[in-house]
Amino acid sequence: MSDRSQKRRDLTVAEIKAAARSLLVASGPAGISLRAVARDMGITAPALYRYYPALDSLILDLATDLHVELRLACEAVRDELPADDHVGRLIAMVREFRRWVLTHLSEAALMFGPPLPGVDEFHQQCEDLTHAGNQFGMIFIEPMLALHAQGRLPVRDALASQFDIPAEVYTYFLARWAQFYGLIMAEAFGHLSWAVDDATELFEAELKAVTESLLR
Amino acid sequence: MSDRSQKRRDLTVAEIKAAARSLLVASGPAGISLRAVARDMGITAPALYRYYPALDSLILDLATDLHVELRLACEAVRDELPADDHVGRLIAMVREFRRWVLTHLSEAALMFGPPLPGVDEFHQQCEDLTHAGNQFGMIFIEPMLALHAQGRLPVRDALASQFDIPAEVYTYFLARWAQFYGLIMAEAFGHLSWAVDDATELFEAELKAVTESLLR
DNA sequence: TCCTGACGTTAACGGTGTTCACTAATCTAA
DNA sequence: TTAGATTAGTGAACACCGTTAACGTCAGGA
Repeated sequence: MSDRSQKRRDLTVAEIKAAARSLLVASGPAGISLRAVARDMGITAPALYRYYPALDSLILDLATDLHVELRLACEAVRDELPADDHVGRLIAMVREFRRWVLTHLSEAALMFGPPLPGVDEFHQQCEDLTHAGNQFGMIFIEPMLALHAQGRLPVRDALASQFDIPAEVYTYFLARWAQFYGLIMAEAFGHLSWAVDDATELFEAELKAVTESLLR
Repeated sequence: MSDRSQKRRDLTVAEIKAAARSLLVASGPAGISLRAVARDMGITAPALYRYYPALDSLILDLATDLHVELRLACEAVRDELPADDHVGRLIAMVREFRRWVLTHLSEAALMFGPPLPGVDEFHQQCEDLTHAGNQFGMIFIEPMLALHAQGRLPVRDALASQFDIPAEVYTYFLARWAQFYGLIMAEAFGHLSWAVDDATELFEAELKAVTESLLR
């Protein structure tokens, strides 16, 4: 395959993903259909099989892109703060995480909702996505590592770490991750609306409590 | 309509929901289809419109039933403990919440995942479900009210309460709700598997930390 | 007894993912 | 330059899906 046709191919793939993205935004994860993508591109549906073996693959690819996009958004706000303000950078990234999710509800549903067809199938397919998810998680672990080095991380019982990360940091990260993942997704999926109109206060209170629990 | 035919009608509705439930378990939320339900019942799909105006209504009804089932499961383990052991009852219910979700992944995806078609549509439809969700939340609020009466609830800044509940209890409940909703759903949806093989340790550590933070 | 209403049917419309056979164009190599 | 191989795309078809409409059929109540 020549470079020229490879470029052209990459361009088509990008166009497919763009069309799928706009369908996702307009109609939610279930609104993504090969026929609609093809229609928007002025093409027939079977042609898309030259680029993706199935609809699932396209959705998976899209999810990977979205993870990268979210990570870049968080890194952007992080980099506006001094490199040694680890707490401030963490807070900014968590706030941006929430802001991005709340302004990209459809995308968040795809990324953080339950796996679509069968639970097992998704796990087998998403090794690439795991990598993108890994990178996203890592931007939160980094400041925690720095805080740990300064002895400022309040650690409880440490779990066995699966990565090349001190067990205390790993444990602390998992607890915070689950806490804010849950808070943000509950709000985004509407599972908090029965209890509270605007979850901002709750979110900020949690953030404040975590911040204050950091030793200085 | 006579009582006899009403009974017959209720029986058919129950059969429809049972078929839908088994499809949900077998193939996930997306596996629920009117045609498959009808096929399993030895009937044609349009006949189902005598009982539900659309597929969404059936799914909504199913979700309501599931909320009730989950609440009853939690209440069952709660009632095995002394009525004055509020902390113990809370722990037992949270553990049962997690156990039920992990053993009913498809049901949990339907109940706690992102709303299926459009976010707004779901909110308008789910007033009954809100009620069932309300009842579910209430079983956790009750022990907290009891603990609060004993002055054992560690309260921070209190949010404005939307219910006939002391603001401190309301605030504490929301924080714990989001924390464990998030932890359990992250695990159930596989969004923790990149970081940890078995989240039991993490879950129990969080539970222990919360328990120990309760004043006595 | 009639007849009304509930229950179920078949047929159809438009939508979906996916496969297959085929054409047209483009790129590669002798 | 020309012949062959690869690629992109098409159209028809299959098997699903939700939903609507028109049509039977049968039990219950006046």
